[in-house]
Amino acid sequence: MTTRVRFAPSPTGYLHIGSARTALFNYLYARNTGGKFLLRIEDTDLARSTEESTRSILEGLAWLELEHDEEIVFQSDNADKHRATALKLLEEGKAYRDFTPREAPSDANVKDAIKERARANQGEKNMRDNQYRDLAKEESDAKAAAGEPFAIRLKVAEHGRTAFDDAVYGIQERDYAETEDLVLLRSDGHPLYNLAVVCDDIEMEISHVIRGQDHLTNTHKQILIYEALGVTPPTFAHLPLIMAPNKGKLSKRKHGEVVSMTTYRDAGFLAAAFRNYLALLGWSASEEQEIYTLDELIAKFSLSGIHRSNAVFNFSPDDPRKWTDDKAQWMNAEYIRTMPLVDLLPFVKAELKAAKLWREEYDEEGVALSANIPSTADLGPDGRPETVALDPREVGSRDWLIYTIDLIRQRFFTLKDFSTQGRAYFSEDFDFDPAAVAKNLTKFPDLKQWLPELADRFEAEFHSSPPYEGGVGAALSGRGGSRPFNEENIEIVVKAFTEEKGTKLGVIMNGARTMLTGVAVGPSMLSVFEIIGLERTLMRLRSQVAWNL
RNA sequence: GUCCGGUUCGUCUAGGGGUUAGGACACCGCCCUUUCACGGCGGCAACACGGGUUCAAAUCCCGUACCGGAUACCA
Repeated sequence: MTTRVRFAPSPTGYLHIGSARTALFNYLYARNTGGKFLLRIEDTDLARSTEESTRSILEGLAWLELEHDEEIVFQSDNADKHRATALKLLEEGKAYRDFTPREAPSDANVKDAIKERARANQGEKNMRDNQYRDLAKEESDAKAAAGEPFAIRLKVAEHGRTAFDDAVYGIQERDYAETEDLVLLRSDGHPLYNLAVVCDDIEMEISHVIRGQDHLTNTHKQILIYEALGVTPPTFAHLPLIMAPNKGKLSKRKHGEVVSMTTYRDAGFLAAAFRNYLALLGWSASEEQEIYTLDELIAKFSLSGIHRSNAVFNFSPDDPRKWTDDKAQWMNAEYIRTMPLVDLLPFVKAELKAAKLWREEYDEEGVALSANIPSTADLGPDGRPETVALDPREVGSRDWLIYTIDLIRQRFFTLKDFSTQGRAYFSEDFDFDPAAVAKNLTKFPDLKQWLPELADRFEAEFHSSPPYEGGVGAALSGRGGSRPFNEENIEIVVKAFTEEKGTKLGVIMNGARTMLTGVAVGPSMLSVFEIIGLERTLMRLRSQVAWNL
């Protein structure tokens, strides 16, 4: 028998981080067992469901690349079947009409009202004391025929207990006395959640129900429905919940965008990284590995690896650096700097395009951007990916792009960094980080003269022909009299210049870094000079913009 | 209130009768370095509490505390 699982969100908001993890676990289990991963939109409560929300959920799933099998099922489409099922149970005497007038739904604090009511009952309430429970069939039929509104309730037996063996929480038992005669059909004829879920799960031939632990008590109710219907229930696996830092409920109202999947997409997270992070929240393969490819997750996933205790999603709203979970951020950075360049490039391309920093020259006619990357997936002797062996000197070329990305990604955390922190590599229109300017420029007023002078020196050393009189030109390497603007040569020139000025190399280098890139961090400065290229270096060193801020 | 579940470093977790209680993130220090949020090395830091079983308990049992979930004609 093949496994059939489903992810069944109710479309009352975007894809929440907890739901996303539920979807992921269902997906992993389906793929692990060679089964089907189905999607069902639980829009039974039409008043609260929105199309917008359905779209947003689908978007989130698409971003995470959790592709579902078969057609999406909309629960509202099956309302007639649900109704028929309730009527059938009524016919069979397994349910009854409850003519008690419907209570006005308390709008504001439903949750609190319910809790209050439950507390007031002091556990003394007899769940079977409904006056219509044992009403004679004729009388019930007559009242119904007379047009009296009624809800249909399941007739739960007086004595006994429901039991099931949860794949995560083990044997769960509950005395019937704890379960009320649940409503299957509202007095307006509308089917309710528990009925709808059971009917649909049966119809969809679901073999495993993997969902949040908040459904643990619903499961007992649902089992009663399965029993009344004479259908063997599926296997249940309940997941621990994902909590806010204070161990309270994680919600949009309280915590805002951090809980929405699209936030991560928009913040430049890689789906693969976020998936990896999510997989490790409440599940582990009992080993020390942290980074898993999707295939590895699929291969290693098992219900027995799911935890029973809730996990905290850690973040501090008041600290911009920790706006979301540290580990999620680390994982994303780890992916960005170590994943095969071939896989990273399409994402960088999309980011640069969106920021209007993409140049046609980066694309080669009919060749995928990644096509000519040498085996960058191979790890170097230090366990890190090898640096790409391309010629970066033609600034703005395809080779230059790939080389540059590989260099700058080492200090990036999100895809956004390519268009923000790394903006100066791709555009003349970039901002200066005030802190960098203060630390590397204004602190050394001499640089205001020195850096343009350095530009002149570069121009003389690398441009003039014959070589610059009295310069270091003769020491520069190159073939046939050419003096390429490469790391080796740049170092010679900058060192000579520094000695001349009687200052420290760091002062010149850091000043130049800020002038060239607008920021204080980045790869080796010699590489930066090289990938910025001679022309842009001259221009930026001579620019006074940073000094006038 | 009642029912159900949970509790190992700040966080995610490994371990489930004998371990110097392991790893990751975060934090701190040192190294590398012209910078750095890369990298390398190191450090700080945990078995909720009380009983019991046992030669031996973080691990098994009971209780307490705390946390969470559920308790709708919501899903």
